[in-house]
Amino acid sequence: MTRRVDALSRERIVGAAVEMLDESGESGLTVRALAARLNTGLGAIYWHVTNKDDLLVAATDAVLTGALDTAAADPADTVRAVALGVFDAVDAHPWTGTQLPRLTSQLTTLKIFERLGRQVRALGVPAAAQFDAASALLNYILGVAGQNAALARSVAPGTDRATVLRSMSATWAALDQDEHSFARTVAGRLADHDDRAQFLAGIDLILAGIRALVPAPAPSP
Amino acid sequence: MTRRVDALSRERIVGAAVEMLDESGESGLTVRALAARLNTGLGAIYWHVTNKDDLLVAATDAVLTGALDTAAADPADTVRAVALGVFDAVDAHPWTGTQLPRLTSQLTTLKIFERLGRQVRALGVPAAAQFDAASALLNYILGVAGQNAALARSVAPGTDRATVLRSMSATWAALDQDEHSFARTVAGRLADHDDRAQFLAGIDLILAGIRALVPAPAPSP
DNA sequence: ACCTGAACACCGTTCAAGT
DNA sequence: ACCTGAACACCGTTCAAGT
Repeated sequence: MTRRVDALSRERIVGAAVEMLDESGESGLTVRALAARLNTGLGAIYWHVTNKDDLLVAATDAVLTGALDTAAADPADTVRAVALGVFDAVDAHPWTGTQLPRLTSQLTTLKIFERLGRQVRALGVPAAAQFDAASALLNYILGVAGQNAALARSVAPGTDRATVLRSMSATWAALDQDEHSFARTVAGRLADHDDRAQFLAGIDLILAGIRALVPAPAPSP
Repeated sequence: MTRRVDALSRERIVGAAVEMLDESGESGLTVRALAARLNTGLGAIYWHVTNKDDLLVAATDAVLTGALDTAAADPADTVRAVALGVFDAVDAHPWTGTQLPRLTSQLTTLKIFERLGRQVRALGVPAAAQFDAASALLNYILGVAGQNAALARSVAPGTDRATVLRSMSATWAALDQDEHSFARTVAGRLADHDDRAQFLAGIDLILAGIRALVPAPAPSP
């Protein structure tokens, strides 16, 4: 029997696309380069995939869907777990930070929104406020994702974040004192702050605001 | 004297770019089309502008910087005013929602961050927590900007949002009940919800969380 | 059914040459 | 100093033709 080691398929194409995106970012993924890596022609790709956008959506979904099946006992902790799942996935695959907000990736985003919304409901937020609360969490998470993607794209793939932050911190520290008094004050903290912890701090800020929406339980007798 | 009505300049180029972006989105702006609109050659553009990215950054900054000089008496209200300024600017020029998170637009983002940070400081947040609080506000604002940009890009420029929301609402309502119970519940609200109000609700959620960070003042005697 | 690769209709950017 | 426009090195996508 012949081993079709290299049988082409949608999965193999998407997998190779993810690898190329990880290695060289969004600009590194061209259909031609993808075909070359898979040892085929251009048309072969287009047989399995509608177009480049379809490919990007599939790649984003592949990376993020796996990141979502975390859970915790507490609804608040589950929110944190889901948020961190997205954060870590975007951290490992920075190009997803740009893809996620795109409407074509809406199905992936909807999965995140659904998980967040259920926790908001479980926290006891009144029905009328659930939509706003879940949206706030989602938008914050997507915002951080976008910023991290930008940060990662600004440096050669593989550069450690400490280097980037150090240089950014130096820039901020040199800013005009009058016009940028806050940025200058914060510059010192920027160099050695923990992105992940700061991300969680933001989640906790929103969760605190959400908790304030929950009506107080009847006082115990 | 000759009226040099059409003297080329960086400002005129950036202005024309903003118009083209407004009319036909990011994909509608090509250097060739821009040259044609300004009745010049390709090279003329590149004499005044480093490259296309430079142009996009300048266009984004032009649109957003004006949106930031709002103020209010209360720090919390100023946060709301700045946030709404960004929201409305992105609403009027959806392509900025995608540009803003890019690192090349960092200077524009820094202006927003600075304004937010000052209010956080004015609110009495302890120094150690100011960075996290200002970042949370910024990331939320950028997240909403990105989502609104995606929404706007999904329809022909000029389509009113109600139409988009109605179709999205219909999609959500048709989702599988088990897998998407939250999205389905919320679908009804989606059709007629006010984006701007929801955006502000998110800001208020974060502000509520931030207020909880402020140490209580000494009790009045 | 699946794949090939030439061809099409674009891009951003450069640069010798003009005024 | 400022502008022209041909040329370069790419793109994504299509499609007749092959197996």
